[in-house]
Amino acid sequence: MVRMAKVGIKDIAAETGVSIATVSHALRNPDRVSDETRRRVLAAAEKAGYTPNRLAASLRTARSGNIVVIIPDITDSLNGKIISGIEDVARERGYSVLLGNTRGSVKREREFAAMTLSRQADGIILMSHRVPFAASSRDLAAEELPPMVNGCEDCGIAGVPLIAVDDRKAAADATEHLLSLGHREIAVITGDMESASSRNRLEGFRQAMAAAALPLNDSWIACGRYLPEDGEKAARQLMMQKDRPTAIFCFSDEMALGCMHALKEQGFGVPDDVSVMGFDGIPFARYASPPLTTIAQPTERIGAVCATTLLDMIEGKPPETERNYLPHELVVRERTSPID
Amino acid sequence: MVRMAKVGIKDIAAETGVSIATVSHALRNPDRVSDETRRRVLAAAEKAGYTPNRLAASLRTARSGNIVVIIPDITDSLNGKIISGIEDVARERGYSVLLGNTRGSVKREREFAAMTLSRQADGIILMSHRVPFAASSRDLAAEELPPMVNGCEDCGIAGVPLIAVDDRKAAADATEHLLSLGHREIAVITGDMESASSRNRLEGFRQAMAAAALPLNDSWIACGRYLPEDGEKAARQLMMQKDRPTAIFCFSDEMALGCMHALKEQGFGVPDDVSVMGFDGIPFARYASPPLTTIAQPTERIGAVCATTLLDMIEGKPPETERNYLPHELVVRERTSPID
DNA sequence: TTGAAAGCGCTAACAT
DNA sequence: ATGTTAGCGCTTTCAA
Repeated sequence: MVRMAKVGIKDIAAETGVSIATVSHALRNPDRVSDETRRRVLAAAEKAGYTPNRLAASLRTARSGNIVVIIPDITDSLNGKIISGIEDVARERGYSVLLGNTRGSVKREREFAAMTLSRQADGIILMSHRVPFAASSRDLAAEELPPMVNGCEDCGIAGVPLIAVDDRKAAADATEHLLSLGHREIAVITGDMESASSRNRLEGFRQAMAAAALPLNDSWIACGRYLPEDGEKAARQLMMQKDRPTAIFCFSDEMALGCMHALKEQGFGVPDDVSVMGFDGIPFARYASPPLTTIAQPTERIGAVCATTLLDMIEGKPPETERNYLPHELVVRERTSPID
Repeated sequence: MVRMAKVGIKDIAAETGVSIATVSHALRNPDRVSDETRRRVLAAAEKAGYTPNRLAASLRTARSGNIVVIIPDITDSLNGKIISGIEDVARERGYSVLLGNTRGSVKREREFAAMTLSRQADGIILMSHRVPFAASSRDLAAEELPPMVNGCEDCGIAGVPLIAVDDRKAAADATEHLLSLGHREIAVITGDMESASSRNRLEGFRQAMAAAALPLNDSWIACGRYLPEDGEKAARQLMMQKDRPTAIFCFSDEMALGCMHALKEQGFGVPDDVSVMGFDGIPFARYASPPLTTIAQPTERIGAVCATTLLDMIEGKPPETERNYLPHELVVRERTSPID
């Protein structure tokens, strides 16, 4: 029954002949009223199409029942999946998700984070490497912060748990895979070097190269922001040089797709002339040609764990770890391009 | 300053030596207090790190300042962009966006729609072809409904404006493009035939074929749900038949990518043996090989118009039209595969 | 098992 | 220009 005319708890109380307190109890503490009363209250509520006003309840209990997800770009395939995972867990536990799409703006990050101050949200899932508060860092004792977890990116505040893959290890695995195919001249296209995730991946790459006793060529390190266009641009820049790499490791699948596109456009065979490797494991990676070999992140799981951890914190249960590394997976899709 | 200790309007009033009413006015009706008072109030608020409790304000004004977006799959590239467009407008106008990811579940559609009943949201952007209320359709006089707009999909209630492309026309344009390349044997992979959008596209296809005096082959109409996997499956099914089409028109880019993938896997040249055409204009379409020709929807714009229309309705301004068709665009990406 | 009553923090008449 | 006051609709002691 769709009824916009507002029927409140008072109406149900009047209808049933009990007090509003009893109605309230019948609805959320069923054991505190007699079976008979509960039955009648529920029947009356049903009949009248009564839906409790959640704003009133929230004001009273000081719990909004909302969490806000602060994320740079909901359009990104990876982020979409993560939010999806968050949403599932949140809904299941009776919370709603407020969307904080920042498009990378610090101002918006802060505006969305401020929703906890205005009591619109009980906690924050932060997928950014920046602290979304204007406070100087020493004001940020963990106890002053609202419940908050970091997803994928680390803003570096003690007490804010991080849920992510082990970027360093994952990038090392990717690099080792390329090495195992015989590649020695490997370029990388990084993400935003402000973020720890990107720095860790680069670190993993460096370690793997060093372990193979291979020199690093600084001109083979290009920088992007995870977008396909960045991959295109970086690819052109890399292949324009005198010395060309035989493989390019992109720190996101989106960049890898852009990279492959640019390479092919310039006449390079992929993977015959250059091998391309991605990172993330977005669904489209499978549909590229050739299908993209990549490091798959457990995206929905990351979202789900973020939500679970945050809701636990909100409900008073502190996280078990501050670093929760979820397993990544090397997905080899082309059986090709060992160098011979 | 991040301060979880709750400082309320009373504290600011006490600090400033005025009444709470004056504080309230200083904050939102600046003209109703003297410059001097306003200055002092703002200074005190700033200093104390005061953020008004929005739940309290919402309860009092009966306005949550939230809208809920009911959408089957936030992971879909098209939907992501649309939400992004919604979010931009909403934020700019001071509203927040609640995410209603339904994964196609009717139950969840209804749960999210019920947020207007519990006053968590002031209105609904519905991207589904189903009415998200349990009421029988004749109970659904528009005045009983919460402010609601339809995005892309039409749930068929009078008074609920639709913001979308003209699916019939768009599909006709796509078909005519294939016809202009010389194709006569054209298959389609549709979306969910429960939805008007998919039915309209099929209708547009039929009309264009009829206008070219070409017969329709029912076995060349495959059904999907807009996902890549559906495109793969349908492609196999289509090409397994004795008579094969020379072109396949997919009602979503995601299906088109899956379709191309399956075709290539089975040894068909794309576009040499079969041309594939998409619908939506998702970014990845550009990076497919060959780049996918498609009908681009103005996705962010659709989202923005949805939000604008809904917020206008919430604020008492009725929509100008019940059918707001935004222009689509034929994006030709391969200069190829005219049949000769 | 039920009810009376006191707010949650704010807004908006209405008075001054 | 500012203050007084009455709620918004609910939850939750505390008493009966």
